[in-house]
Amino acid sequence: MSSDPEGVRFEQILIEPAYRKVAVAIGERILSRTLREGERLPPETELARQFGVNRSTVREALRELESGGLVKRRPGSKLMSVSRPQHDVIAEGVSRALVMHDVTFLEVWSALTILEPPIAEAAARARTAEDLAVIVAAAERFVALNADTGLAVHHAAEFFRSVGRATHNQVLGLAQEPLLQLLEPSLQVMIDKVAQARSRIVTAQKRIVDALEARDAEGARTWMAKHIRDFRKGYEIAEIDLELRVTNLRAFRPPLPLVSA
Amino acid sequence: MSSDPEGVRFEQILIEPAYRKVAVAIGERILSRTLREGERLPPETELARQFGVNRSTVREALRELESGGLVKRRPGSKLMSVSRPQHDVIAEGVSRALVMHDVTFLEVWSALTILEPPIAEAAARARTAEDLAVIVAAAERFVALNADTGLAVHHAAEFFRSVGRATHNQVLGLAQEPLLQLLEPSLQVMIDKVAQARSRIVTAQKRIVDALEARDAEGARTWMAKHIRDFRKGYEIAEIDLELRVTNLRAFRPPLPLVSA
DNA sequence: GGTTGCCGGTTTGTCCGACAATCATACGAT
DNA sequence: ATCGTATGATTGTCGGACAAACCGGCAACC
Repeated sequence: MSSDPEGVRFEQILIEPAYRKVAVAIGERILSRTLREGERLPPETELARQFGVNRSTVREALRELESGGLVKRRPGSKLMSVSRPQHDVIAEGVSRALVMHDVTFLEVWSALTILEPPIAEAAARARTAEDLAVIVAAAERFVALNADTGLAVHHAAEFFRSVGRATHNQVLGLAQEPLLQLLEPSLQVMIDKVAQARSRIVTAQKRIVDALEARDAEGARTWMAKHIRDFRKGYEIAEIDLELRVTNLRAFRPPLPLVSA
Repeated sequence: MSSDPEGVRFEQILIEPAYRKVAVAIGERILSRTLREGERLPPETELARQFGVNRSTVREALRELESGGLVKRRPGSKLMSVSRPQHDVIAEGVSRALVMHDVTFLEVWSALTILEPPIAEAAARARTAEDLAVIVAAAERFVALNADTGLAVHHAAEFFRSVGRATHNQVLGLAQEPLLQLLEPSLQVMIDKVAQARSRIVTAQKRIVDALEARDAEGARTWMAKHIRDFRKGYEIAEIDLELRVTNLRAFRPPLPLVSA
């Protein structure tokens, strides 16, 4: 306030609580691969003993690591084990951040415009036969299941995801994931209001699949671009204000239908 | 294992610990804007009373929200307050995830190839005079400070960030941030080994700035593309294996030099 | 007037100890 | 071999405790 702006300067002294120090210490071990994936952490009491802090403190640190996805509890196990953060979990954090920053549909859509066509292009180059099969399956599921709106949007997004995976570039896959998460709720509204939406999506997907199959990078890019542009048209027809804030993110998704291991 | 695959199916019963329920409950309030940005949370004892759980449980929930950036402690305050997640914090989570997934330099570089040119293009269209000034300042800082390698890479990244902000699309800004974080350590090595790297960066930045000033979207895009391609050349000259895993992410960045409030 | 010192009430950070429920494992019964 | 049971380990949650830090105000002081 009234301190002399020309006076002596001190660096801000940063005081970190113990739970954070513990979290950092364990986190560094994980990032540096001293603790390897799947390896099990010692029990909380043991950690508390080693760090010389109370178990409660260790627990707070574990919650922090847990929500960063660096450790998780394997189903049906008590001990925490080191894990690679799942993409959808990380992306959910990004989505929440974007929601809190009042991101609009227009921003999401425009980011998709930028991101998806090159992804399709890269996928056309890098896809394996297996990737293609997955993509085709996703497209077919959309055709088969688009009666139920909820499932329809899920599989429309799944189509994008499968294309993203086909690039074999994890950075791209992870970058697109929050966009898809934010797209879904609005897509649901749109697809319900616009009669021809489903069929347009089906054709676009078909064209993209054809291009990917032929390894036609240029074609994949342009058709993906069309596909995305179509979404915008759909929004306009459905009279969804593109300047509206994205919202309605389901805070915690119900676990996906999963074949028991 | 030995269960009949054709047998009766039950959905996985999900059992959530109390600390997670509390975190979700508070998180929903924040996401839905019932609790507004900057608003202060009740003290832990009060939260414990309201939720009917122990204070320790509340604390674990708070750690979870805290590491998601949804709440934070305002400097020099004890009570937690609702906050919009800072981009760099979120991006750090993404970076960690990518490191854990063994992302290679090639993947990072190739994602930059895809992302940055359209960002420059969008920036040329959307930039304000103010944005331009910030970008110019960033470029100038790189010229002035590139003797110190650490500062040089920081300001090279800062240049990208300022261009990203000029798009006025937060999604893009947040998408590029993890890439920049992962780029920095490797860039540091490269810039030290390649004599002409600094000057090439300077010229590329200058061209990009010129294009942005002239609102030349096409020029901004192509020069940004060149800029990124240059990085790859630099990597090759420095004999950095592009298939190498990205690593060496500084786990927790030292707080940026900050003018005391 | 502005700075400093002090005081009481609040709130967090950390600790300790405790207990029920669940999981892992081994062992014994069918 | 499958099942049931006993035993020990570990987590989730609880209650209570205390020092340190923060807040606001008020008195003292230069």
